[in-house]
Amino acid sequence: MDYKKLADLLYPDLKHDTDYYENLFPERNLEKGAEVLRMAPSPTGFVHLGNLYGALADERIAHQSKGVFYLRIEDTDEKRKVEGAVEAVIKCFDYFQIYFDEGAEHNPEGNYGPYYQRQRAEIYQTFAKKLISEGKAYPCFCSEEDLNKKREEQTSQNVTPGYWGKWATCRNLTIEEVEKHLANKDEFVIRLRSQGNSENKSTFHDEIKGDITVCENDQDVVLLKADGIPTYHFAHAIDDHLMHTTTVLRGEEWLSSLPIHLELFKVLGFKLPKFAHTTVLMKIDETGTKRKLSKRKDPELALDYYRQLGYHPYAVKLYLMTLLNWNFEQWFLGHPDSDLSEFKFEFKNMGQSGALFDLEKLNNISKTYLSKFSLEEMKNFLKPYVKEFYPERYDMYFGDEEFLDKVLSLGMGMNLKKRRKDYIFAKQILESIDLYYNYEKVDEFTHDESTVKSILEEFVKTYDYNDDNNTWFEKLKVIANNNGFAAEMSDYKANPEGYKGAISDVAEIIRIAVTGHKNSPDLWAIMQILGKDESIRRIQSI
RNA sequence: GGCCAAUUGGUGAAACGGUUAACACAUUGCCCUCUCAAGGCAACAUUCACGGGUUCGAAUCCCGUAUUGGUCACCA
Repeated sequence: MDYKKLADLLYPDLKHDTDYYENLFPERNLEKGAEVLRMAPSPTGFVHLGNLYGALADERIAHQSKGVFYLRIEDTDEKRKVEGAVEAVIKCFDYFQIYFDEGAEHNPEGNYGPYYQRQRAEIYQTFAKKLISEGKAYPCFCSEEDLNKKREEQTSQNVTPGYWGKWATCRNLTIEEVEKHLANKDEFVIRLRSQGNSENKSTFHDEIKGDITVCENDQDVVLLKADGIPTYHFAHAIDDHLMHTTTVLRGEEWLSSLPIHLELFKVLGFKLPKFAHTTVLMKIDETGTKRKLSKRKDPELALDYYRQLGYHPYAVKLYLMTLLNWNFEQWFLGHPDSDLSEFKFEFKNMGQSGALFDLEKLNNISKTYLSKFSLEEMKNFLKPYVKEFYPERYDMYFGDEEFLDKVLSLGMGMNLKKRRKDYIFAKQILESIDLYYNYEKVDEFTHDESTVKSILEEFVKTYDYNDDNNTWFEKLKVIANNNGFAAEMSDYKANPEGYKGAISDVAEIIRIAVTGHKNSPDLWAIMQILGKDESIRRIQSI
């Protein structure tokens, strides 16, 4: 069979040959040991936690080795394309401060583009043509029905389904037959003529998983689809070669198609990059079973979920780092003031099995991170959030910054030796400071109405805005005594029967009256912030 | 179903033939305290999915079983 002739028949007018592209995209000029990694999302418009998880690993490995991290858009599937998805991806990574050195819209000036696979169609076709001319690939005219029929037959005979061995009927097409199909304008795909045997096994070293055994590929997989656009497998081999990726980092769902990729690199004569397959993120179901996070059921999977709640991007990254490398957390404990980029990230410290996503832990990390913020940092964090999600409240908060400063300092415990850790994410912070702006009685009094009334009346009568915290509290004790409550907790504990309640109950009544809540930071301080008139007004509204 | 991988407490996990099985989150108790938060001090796996084996010695090595996950497209 004259393969050269076949190749020319199929692709008569490609402008270049493979050498042209090899020369166009020469070896990158980088320091020894520099790693080149890529983030290669398909533009479905949905960015999830797993994407960030991988991107963070990509970014760290690339940048800590003084290498390159680029963005490539895998838009080979027309059906899954969503308008504006690429912008959404970039916006999302921007929010989490993951920056690309080159690729797609972000920095189209890179020298290895285009970074959209659809725009690279001719490149793939050129390499496919070369394979055809070497007899390593061939056109296949089988229709969907043909393939389904084969599959049925295979399952009934209990053999591995797919296009392989004797089932690969188009392998043996003669030039004349191909010409006839072409003249007929029949659609065709290009398939790999696989040389492998699935009985042959070998061990392969994965940067994360370690040594794994892989079988040889024996499937004549599709390289180019009927529309001339490559499948993932082919595009991956060509792009990662031409863009000089040194480490392919991707989810472990790709592990099972690794044999295909190994054969492709071999057949194309490409140097094999390193591979690193990350584990999937899991969660515990209501039913108690561990399962993969799913797009439909788990809103917390979408990165936008965290942006909308106003989680600090850095805190989310810190959390992801603890999942990514087990020793990160301990390192961070020892270097609380260092940036996470100073940590040495290593594949060997990544987990082997699927990590459970733990919201509690995220919250904890977020709290301790925010508890180190200065007042300025806190305001700078809240500002853009309020602007985007509560624009109507912007003036309320930032119109009187002096007031906001007082509110936030108290909430953050700026005056304490150990700061408070109440604040987790922006939305929750706004909710917790709402009591200064809107009065709403949420909790109920636990004592009867007449007791409440008499305590509140006496409190209003004796309240002096200029009292310091101690004086204020001494007055509270007097009120307690007058109403049959124990002024000292120790007295109450010694003889709970002898009192209506303790000083804490008196404070609670006033707290509910003033803040609407049973729990709050220091009551005296809150009243200082609210001012005399507002405090009294709230109490008298009861 | 075939193939590949994983399995240590409620969770993330360390350990690479010999330790009281780290550490962190969560939980519980006590202390501090006008509430909450924070903080302090404790407690929390006689046991590493199960069953065999190798060994003076196994969470660690070997063999089975079970369970979980991934994958078997002209989707990525």
